Amino acid sequence: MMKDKKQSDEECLQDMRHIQDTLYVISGKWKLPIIMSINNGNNRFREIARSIPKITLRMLSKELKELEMNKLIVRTVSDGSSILITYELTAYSKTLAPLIEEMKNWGKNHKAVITERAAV
Amino acid sequence: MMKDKKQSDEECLQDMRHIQDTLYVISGKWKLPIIMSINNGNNRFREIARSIPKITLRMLSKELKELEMNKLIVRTVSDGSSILITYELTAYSKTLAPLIEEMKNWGKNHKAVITERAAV
DNA sequence: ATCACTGATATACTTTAGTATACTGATTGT
DNA sequence: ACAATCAGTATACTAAAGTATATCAGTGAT
Repeated sequence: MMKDKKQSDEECLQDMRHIQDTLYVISGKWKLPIIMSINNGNNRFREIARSIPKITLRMLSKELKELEMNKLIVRTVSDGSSILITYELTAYSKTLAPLIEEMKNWGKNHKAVITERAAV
Repeated sequence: MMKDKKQSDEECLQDMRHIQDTLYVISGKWKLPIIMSINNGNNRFREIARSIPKITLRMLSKELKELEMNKLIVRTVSDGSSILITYELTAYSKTLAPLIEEMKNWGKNHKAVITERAAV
C-alpha cells in the first residue's frame, strides 16, 4: 500500500505550513537588517535606527515587536538615574544561524546561475 | 588590525543581499505550493491549478513565469496532434532541498518554542 | 529657559501582493 | 452545432506591506 515511498497529503500540507511559518518570521524588508544590527553591537532603539539607513521609526518599532514575540530578541528596561532600554539577541536566535548561512550560500550561487551566459 | 574576527560592513551587506535574494525566490503565497504540486506529478497548467485550492489562474501564470526565470522549472511546448505544454522541475531546483528541509525543521521547532507555556 | 536626545506612537499616505471575474482562440468531444 | 477543455490574458479591484511626517513626555546639557 505504498506507505513510505510517498508522504500523505496531510503530512505534506503540514510541512508546508512549517516552511511558511519560518519564512514569515524572517521575511520583510527589515527583519534581517535589524538582527544583524543588534548582532553588531547596536542595542538601543535610536542606535539601531541610525545604523540602518532608510528605516523609519515606525517600521523599527513594529519589527522589534514581532522579533520579540518570536523570541529572537529581548527588550530590557533598566531603571537607573534615567530609564534605559536595551535590545539583545536571545540564545534561541542563534538557532537561525544554519538557515541563514544556507540562504546566504544558496543566494550567492543562485546569482551566478542566473547571470551565467548560456553556452551555445 | 582585527581582520578576521569581524567582517567588513561591505561583506556583511553583500551577505544580506544574497539572503534577501534567496528569500525573494521562494517567498510569496504560492511559490512553494506550486513547486510541491509539480513535484507531486502535476505537469500541466490546469492540472497544477486544480491541485492547489484557491489559487487563481492569474497568480499561477505569474508565479510560473517567475519560477521559470529563476530556473527552478522548465516550460516545454511539444507539438503533437495538438499542442501540449508541460512544466517540470529542473535538476537545479533540487539544490533548494536542504534549505527547505532546514526551514521545515526550524518552523516545526519554532511552533513548539512559541507555544510552550512559560514555567513559573 | 531652551534645545536636543531618549523611546517611541499616531495618522495618513503610497506601493506591492494578491483576488475576482470575465474573456480569448484553438481543439476535442457529443 | 454546441459544450467543454486547453493555456492562458485583461481589467479592475482589495488587502497587506512599507513610507512620510508630526507628535509625545521625560531627561540632560548649555
